[in-house]
Amino acid sequence: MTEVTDRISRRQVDKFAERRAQLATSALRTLSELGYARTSLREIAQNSEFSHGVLHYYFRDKVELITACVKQYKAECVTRYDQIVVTAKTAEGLRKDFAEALATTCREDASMHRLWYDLRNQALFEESFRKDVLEIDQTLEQMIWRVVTTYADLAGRPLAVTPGTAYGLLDGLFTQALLRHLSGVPGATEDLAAAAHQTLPKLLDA
Amino acid sequence: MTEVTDRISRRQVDKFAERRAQLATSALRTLSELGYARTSLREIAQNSEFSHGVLHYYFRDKVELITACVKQYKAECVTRYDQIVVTAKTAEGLRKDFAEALATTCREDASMHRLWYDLRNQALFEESFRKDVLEIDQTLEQMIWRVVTTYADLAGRPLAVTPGTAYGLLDGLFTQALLRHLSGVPGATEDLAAAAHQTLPKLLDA
DNA sequence: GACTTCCTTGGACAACTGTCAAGAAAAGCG
DNA sequence: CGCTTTTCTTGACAGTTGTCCAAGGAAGTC
Repeated sequence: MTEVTDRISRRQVDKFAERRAQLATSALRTLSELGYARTSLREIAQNSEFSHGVLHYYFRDKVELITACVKQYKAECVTRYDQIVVTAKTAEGLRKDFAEALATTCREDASMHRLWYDLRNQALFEESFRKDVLEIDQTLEQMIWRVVTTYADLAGRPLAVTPGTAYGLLDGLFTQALLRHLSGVPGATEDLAAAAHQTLPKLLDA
Repeated sequence: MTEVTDRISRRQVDKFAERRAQLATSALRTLSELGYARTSLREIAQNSEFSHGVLHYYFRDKVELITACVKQYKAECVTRYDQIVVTAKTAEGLRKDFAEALATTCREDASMHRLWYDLRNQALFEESFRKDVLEIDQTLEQMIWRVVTTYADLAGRPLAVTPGTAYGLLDGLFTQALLRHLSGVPGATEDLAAAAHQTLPKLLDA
């Protein structure tokens, strides 16, 4: 009996979680297009295949929906550059691949990334976002740290910076490139690749 | 006749501009506290000594008000580190003063800076903000560039990065520190000072 | 088949938004 | 003083927002 009900309730939970994810994906699309400030629940629902009422069946309130979106986005980000790390054979190869991957991300995932920065900024004002944002930020920092440590290993030189510093520096380059790219400044992503390529060895000791 | 009317109209213009500035200052206080997404014109008016209707007497619409706020903020920022540049005698002194000034700014002007980042992010979504934001961003880049070039001069070593890269790197450190500081992470501003202190010489050629 | 539980809809709600206009109040001017 | 212009307040407007709920459909169970 318990087995059956367990199986049932688990199936229900799965379906529930599945629809939550589906709605979150839909919301992410709308959010990345309009930004946090201008996105309403009705707008999210309208861009999905459901009515606006259903959002409150799957999410307690707006904050819980947005938080779910952020968490879902996290999963997408976390492994973005791991392939590069794994396949890297030389320091120079890693440096080149990483710099170009950054530029490609900036070019092709600009909308999702401006949303990430938007939500990270909301955390500066609204305490309710802070926990999740800090968690994602730390995951990104670790992702960068994997790249940087691998680069140092391949180069056979010790690292000269902390994980936080390495992440802050590279994230700053990305932020700037994103603003310029979305503003239509020509060569913004190429400049990002060049700057990242130039910065990576500076994170190492002489 | 023309002289008199000119004087009068100029006085009127001055009074007009003065009140605009006064309202913008009030709005900046509210904006820096609530963030762009949650700030309404009524809230701004309530935190000023005027009624909400007066805002539309001095500003055509919300965008014009916010833009005026941003421009006013710019004037405050632009000369922030110039004193340090002017009084610097040695590279080491400049490096130490600048790193500590960054940390102090992060500690004491956190609210204004989160607003700046908030508005800069809005520019990623709303085209109407882009022009002014890019202008301010460039001004900040130049401010950083004055610091960095002075540092290189005093150190007697050539610079290895572009103005954009230098600004991006340092701005990234600041952004990260701001998030941590506002999230209550202990030592966030001290870490910023250390990271900036460590980063400055890396911008120079060996 | 009846019955229960789950899911979804669409409408209602109060609160809030930016905007505007009519008129009061204040200031400037003859 | 009166008169005009500038400045400000107040209330109204149409639209939007997050939230909630009654109703009915869908799906699953016996």
